[in-house]
Amino acid sequence: MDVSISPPGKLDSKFSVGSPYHYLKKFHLLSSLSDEQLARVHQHSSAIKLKEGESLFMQGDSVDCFYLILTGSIKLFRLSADGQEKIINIVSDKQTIAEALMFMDQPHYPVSASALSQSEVIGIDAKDYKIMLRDSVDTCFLMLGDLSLRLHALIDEITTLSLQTGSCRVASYLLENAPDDEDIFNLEIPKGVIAARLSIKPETLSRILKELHHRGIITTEGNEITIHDRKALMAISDNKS
Amino acid sequence: MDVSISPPGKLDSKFSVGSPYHYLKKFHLLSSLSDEQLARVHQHSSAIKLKEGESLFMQGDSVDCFYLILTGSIKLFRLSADGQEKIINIVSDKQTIAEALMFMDQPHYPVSASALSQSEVIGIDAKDYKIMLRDSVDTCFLMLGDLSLRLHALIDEITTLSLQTGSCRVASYLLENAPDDEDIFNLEIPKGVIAARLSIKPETLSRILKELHHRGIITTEGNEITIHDRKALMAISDNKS
DNA sequence: AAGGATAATTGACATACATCAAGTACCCAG
DNA sequence: CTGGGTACTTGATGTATGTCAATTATCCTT
Repeated sequence: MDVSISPPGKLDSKFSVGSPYHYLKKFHLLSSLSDEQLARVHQHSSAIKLKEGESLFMQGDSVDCFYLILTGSIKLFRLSADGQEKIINIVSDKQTIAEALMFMDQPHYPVSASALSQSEVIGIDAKDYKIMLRDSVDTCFLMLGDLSLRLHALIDEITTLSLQTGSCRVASYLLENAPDDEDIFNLEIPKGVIAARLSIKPETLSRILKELHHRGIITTEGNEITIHDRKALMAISDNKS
Repeated sequence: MDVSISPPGKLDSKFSVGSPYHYLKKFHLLSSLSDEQLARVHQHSSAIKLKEGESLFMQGDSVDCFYLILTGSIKLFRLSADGQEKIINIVSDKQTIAEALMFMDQPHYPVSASALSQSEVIGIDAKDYKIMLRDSVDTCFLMLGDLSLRLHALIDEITTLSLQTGSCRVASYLLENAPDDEDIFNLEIPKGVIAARLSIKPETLSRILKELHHRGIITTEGNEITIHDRKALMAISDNKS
């Protein structure tokens, strides 16, 4: 773990637009806090810059911060005993990490986190934030809503993992990551990482993409994907074939 | 959906011991509520009796209640398009279902729920409870802690599903369900249900158990399991073999 | 621009698990 | 006790995906 931590305030010039701590208001999870509360959050925060590949925290570390992501993207992952990696989620801009953990008894991060690309992150002291939350039921409710959504997403993922094939997941991934109005787009993430996210091996991802290519559904050229038949992709992602 | 719903209070005689609504206090999630609040919860609740196999709610139904389980056990599951079932969780005594959903915008149950055995359940009006929660930050915190734990459990499950084999999961299941001090015990749940819980087919479960038998690690006789070699089971569950 | 590491692809093969089909054990209603 | 349904087991076979190894493409550094 080799991250640069700036004193709070260092990133201000870049992110505060208008009222002080305005940049914090960009985060849904903080949107119900008063200006005083935001100031307090600001005081207990530190700016962190991560280079690509750098680690933010490791699974098992005890929790003293939660994180707001300003720029870049962070992968949350687990490693198995024999070194295999499963990416639980990839989070980026304006999202938060680990904000729920502070409500556990002896919180330890359940996953590891490291930067997929150069990233700017704000770490917020969990203990202080928790105390502050006692005065903002609204924010508690926001967090509960948030967690509920995540729970949903995880349940979806479990269903997908147990009930669907790799091809389904690849098709879904392509559909989710393609712009709505454009059939040609770039995969912003290395294929190996996508594979880990989809719980398949890079070799398998390669073959599935090739197969889709053969069937005339997509074209691949490096990171560039062209979707020729959205309907077919949707059918595959729905397990029809 | 064919459940019997009693007016609130019908189950009281059985469960209230000492102070009124004491039975509600058994639930961790309600433990921080005042007596007045408990009374209010009680007023907005209804007792539900389910026979084995009866449905409590279906995936997609809109949420107006969350549930406390008094007795019995409930399976939470998803069905795929082609009718396959994946059991997300099996919940029983003193646990709660769906309490987080009320914080979502347009809540719909993300799973279906039905009784594995005869069960008594209390349904609590979500809307009213949510209003009440505004006056109990402590309870909000309890819920956040709870949700966090669940998030953890789901992440564990995802890791297990993507990184481990069926045998690992069976071994883990046996270890988790065996009493600490006794090597011989009964599976309380039909093997087919266990299989769905572990995301394998009944045939595969059968074969894995047979294999463990062959290797002298366990003995099976109907629902009765005898563990001969805990160490070996642990090794398998840790993916060592 | 060159070279070396890293990532992606491809092929041959292995394997875990599902599927299909048949048989057996079990449990409950009459 | 008996019959019939359900759950469980077992075998034969198929398939998706992993593994290993070799090749090619891509990116980054100097």
